[in-house]
Amino acid sequence: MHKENDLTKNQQIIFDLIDKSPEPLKAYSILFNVQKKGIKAPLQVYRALDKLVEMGKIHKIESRNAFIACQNSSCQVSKATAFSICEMCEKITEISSSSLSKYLANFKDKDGMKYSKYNLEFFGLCKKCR
Amino acid sequence: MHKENDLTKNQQIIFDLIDKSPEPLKAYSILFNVQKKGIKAPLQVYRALDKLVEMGKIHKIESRNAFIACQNSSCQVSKATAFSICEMCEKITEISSSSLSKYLANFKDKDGMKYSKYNLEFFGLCKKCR
DNA sequence: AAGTTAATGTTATAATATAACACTATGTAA
DNA sequence: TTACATAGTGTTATATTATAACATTAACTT
Ligand SMILES: [Zn+2]
Ligand SMILES: [Zn+2]
Ligand SMILES: [Zn+2]
Ligand SMILES: [Zn+2]
Repeated sequence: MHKENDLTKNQQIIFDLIDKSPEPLKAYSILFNVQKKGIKAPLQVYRALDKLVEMGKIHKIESRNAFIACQNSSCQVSKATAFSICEMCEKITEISSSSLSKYLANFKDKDGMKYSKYNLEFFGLCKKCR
Repeated sequence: MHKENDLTKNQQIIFDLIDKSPEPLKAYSILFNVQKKGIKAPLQVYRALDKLVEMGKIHKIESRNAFIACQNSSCQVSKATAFSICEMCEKITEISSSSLSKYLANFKDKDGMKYSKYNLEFFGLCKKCR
């Protein structure tokens, strides 16, 4: 029987690394960190990252080309993500606000179109850096 | 006297190209297109792009590494941008909705923090592709 | 067991972006 | 007008991010 959320070996290694990291990780920094576990080539990393993103276990911070573990279980279905990014210290936090997600999921553009998939990145200074 | 919004030669060439384009342009496609005008190296393109983004004349579509002319004059101050992206045909439109921009500018995260700078990318199917 | 699909390993290469340094143009102020 | 400061340019080299192509192996389905 197929378990929907079982990770393969490479996926698990890479997910564990990202999940433990206090900050988003870049693909080649992931590669460097997992070479001792036998993952030698960029493609092995990118393939695992693609799947993990697809599953919603991690998200890509597009403006930083970096990957962060999902901090909020609902993204596994929605692919609707929001982050705050500190422009001083680069601290990145996933925002989990039901009012925000409701507002965005119900937002209609001028053609009346709604979008269930989106990515929002807020920029500013975090608590410490203010 | 310094005119705040005068573009330099390279900036003007590159802005004109992007502004005329019906679709977002990537840096190396820009480079290819302006080589006949004497812009020969990636850095010349990236430097102009950086300035144009800073001025708000163009925006970067982060999930596509592509650049689009601002379709809405207010961004020149705010750096608060929103786009809809068709996942079928890649048509990209800048969203100009005062209710959306008000909502996002007033959004407070769980620390009570507000953000005047953000980038939002909606994904779905455009009118034609539905 | 045979067929199918998903994941892996590997080499090579494409696409995106920046570092460093010398030089030029433009604006400001003695 | 000369000196100074600042912003933009040209150029070469290189760093960083991501994918193509192909052979192989593992896992699931019938
Ligand atoms: Zn999430
Ligand atoms: Zn900070
Ligand atoms: Zn704009
Ligand atoms: Zn479309």
